[in-house]
Amino acid sequence: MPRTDSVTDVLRTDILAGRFPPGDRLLEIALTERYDCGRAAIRAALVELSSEGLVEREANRGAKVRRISVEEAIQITEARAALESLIAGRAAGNITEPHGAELEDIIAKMRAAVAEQRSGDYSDLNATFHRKVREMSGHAVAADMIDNLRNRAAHHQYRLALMPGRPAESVEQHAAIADAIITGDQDRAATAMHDHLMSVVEILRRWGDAPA
Amino acid sequence: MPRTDSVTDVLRTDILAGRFPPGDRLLEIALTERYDCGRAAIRAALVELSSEGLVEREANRGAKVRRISVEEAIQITEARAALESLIAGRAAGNITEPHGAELEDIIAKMRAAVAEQRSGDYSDLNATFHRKVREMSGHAVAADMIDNLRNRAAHHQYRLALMPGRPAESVEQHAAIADAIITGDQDRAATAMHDHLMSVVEILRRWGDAPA
DNA sequence: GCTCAGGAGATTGTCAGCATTTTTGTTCGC
DNA sequence: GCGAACAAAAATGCTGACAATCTCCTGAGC
Repeated sequence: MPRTDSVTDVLRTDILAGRFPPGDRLLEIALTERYDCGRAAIRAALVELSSEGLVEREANRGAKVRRISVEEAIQITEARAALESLIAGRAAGNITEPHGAELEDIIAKMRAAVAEQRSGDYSDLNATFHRKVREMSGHAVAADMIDNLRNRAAHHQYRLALMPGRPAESVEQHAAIADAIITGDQDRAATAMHDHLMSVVEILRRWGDAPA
Repeated sequence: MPRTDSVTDVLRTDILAGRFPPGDRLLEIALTERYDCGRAAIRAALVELSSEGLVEREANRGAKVRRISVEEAIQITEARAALESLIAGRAAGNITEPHGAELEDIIAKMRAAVAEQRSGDYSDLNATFHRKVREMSGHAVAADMIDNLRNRAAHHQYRLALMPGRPAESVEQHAAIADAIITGDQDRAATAMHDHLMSVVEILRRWGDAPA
């Protein structure tokens, strides 16, 4: 049984969950004990995660969890804005009745989560919404890249959901995107998605000036 | 001396140069002889190139050079259009006199290459132009992703340059992009870049209907 | 007190070999 | 003649050991 793939997945999950803080050294031997596998599997995982941008590798000096600066998080979100507005337009072009109903359902759950201040649930719904749009777009290439970009900036995104007032603002932006997609209005869907992510950039930029 | 990185680079270059045709099996032992290194280095290279999308790996079944369908090439170019228009706008925002002169120089050389039907040189200048724009943008995240996208669709791009009349059309699109960037007009630069790449998509789409 | 050479320890890079899996080729039965 | 089971070959997955490299600490010299 080739364990190497599953090790990559588990390590990725652990990094994204913050179980390895940014800057932490990832010693191969320590990881072999943690995941009960050989160094070969760990090495393959580190190479893979390195090209995903989650891990930083230096020759003969080992691997560290990559630290994403606010400046880089801004660039990541800008790139996402470009790609997600593309697929939002496609999703609007491919809209069907059942898919539209799913989007509306997610929006309703988001509103409920915001009203009850369940910020963890809101984050999950946020991810679900964007994933659904990606699926609907049928644009596999852009969807993969967006998935990676989301992972890379995951830490900063998490802080966003804790900002007072932000979820309420965000949910209405999502509602606007959903409405445009359901209507089949490609241009408006693309613009709404772009505006949504650029508002995230705006907040990150304020953090950059006065970091929390 | 860690050879593994250089092996990755050489293998990538060989694949991009078409020395391994799409679909070719990449046997680890054969590659160790070709590049005079151990299997560990080859494996690391294959893992890396796999996550770059150049190589396809299946558990226990080895690696193959990934075959990029016309449909996928279209998606790749669409994603590039989204990202390159972003950085073209940034480049326009960062324009300086010496950088502008460099762009004009590249355009002049492109016109010469087209006039003398040196399609190989034209392809190189094309790559140089886009690389220059990426540098000027200062947007490292988008630049990296574009670099990867270009590699993945390299084979199709190459066919484009051999199309009669295409270089002449393409060089004027590049001139329009350069003019907008030099003028510092961010919106026009983004639009011109987007139009340029969408004209590539249009050609690919025609190929998809009636493959060569 | 400071700088720099040297060495010990820790960590990654590489290799050779074995285990496991897939594929191919062959033989047997119908 | 055809299909299924079985065996041999090929290729990848993985492990352990060794080599190369880097880091950090010590101590001598100035």
